[in-house]
Amino acid sequence: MLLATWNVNSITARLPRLLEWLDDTRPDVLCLQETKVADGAFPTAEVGELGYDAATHGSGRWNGVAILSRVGLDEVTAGFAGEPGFPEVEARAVSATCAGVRVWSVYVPNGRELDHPHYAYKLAWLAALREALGAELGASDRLAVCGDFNIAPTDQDVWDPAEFLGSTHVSAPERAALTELLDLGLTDVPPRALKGRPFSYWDYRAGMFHKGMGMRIDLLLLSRALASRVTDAYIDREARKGTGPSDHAPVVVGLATES
DNA sequence: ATGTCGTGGACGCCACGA
Repeated sequence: MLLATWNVNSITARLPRLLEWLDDTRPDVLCLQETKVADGAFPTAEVGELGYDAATHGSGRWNGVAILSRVGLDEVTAGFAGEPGFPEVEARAVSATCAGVRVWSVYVPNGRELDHPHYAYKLAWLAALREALGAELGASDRLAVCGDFNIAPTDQDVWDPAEFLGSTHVSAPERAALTELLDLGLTDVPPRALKGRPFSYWDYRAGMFHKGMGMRIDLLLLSRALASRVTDAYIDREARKGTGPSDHAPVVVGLATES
């Protein structure tokens, strides 16, 4: 099974690049974040022509997540029990069962600044996610939590740790929240970089991509039963190049067929 | 690094979020 995650920064703006990438890569399952589209306006027909079903959870201008699958899409759930809001609950999580794997697509709140209410929201959201995932792991040992976590797990996951002192994405509480997710029995699969360092996000501004100034904040967290099946993992930086890219690149993981 | 995108209001720029 080929499983991938990609923050597309508007599926409407990214549709040509998305369809091209799907056709080239043919993942079995693709988790999307920042679709920025209401469910009724999701390009269901366009992805359907390539053989994908879509589970969508979006409300319009901000956020929005989805799961595309060509191996089945069952037991779709939008959001999760106890999910905090800001102040209203936002479209940041959707889950589905695809070929026996419980797949979550998550878009963790950004946090903005360490002293901003959005940062407290981010930590509360991660704590609630942990509770929900604990329940999921009680029900299935094949769990994949994929998405934009807006956390760089270690200092190796940012282009220059000194530049991030006092910033979100690298703070000890955020990293502790991620560690608590991993302590449930999930593995942050380390991806290969096709060139340079394995970053998944580069700001649009100031030529950051071409200067290699990125971050690894898009993660696939796999339960032990899935992590033991990983055959390859890579970040497709080609998708960050060219005309009209997202500021994120897709992260792709290959899983061996169960023996 | 604050240099660019994307969205939508009521525009032909601005505010906001990232």
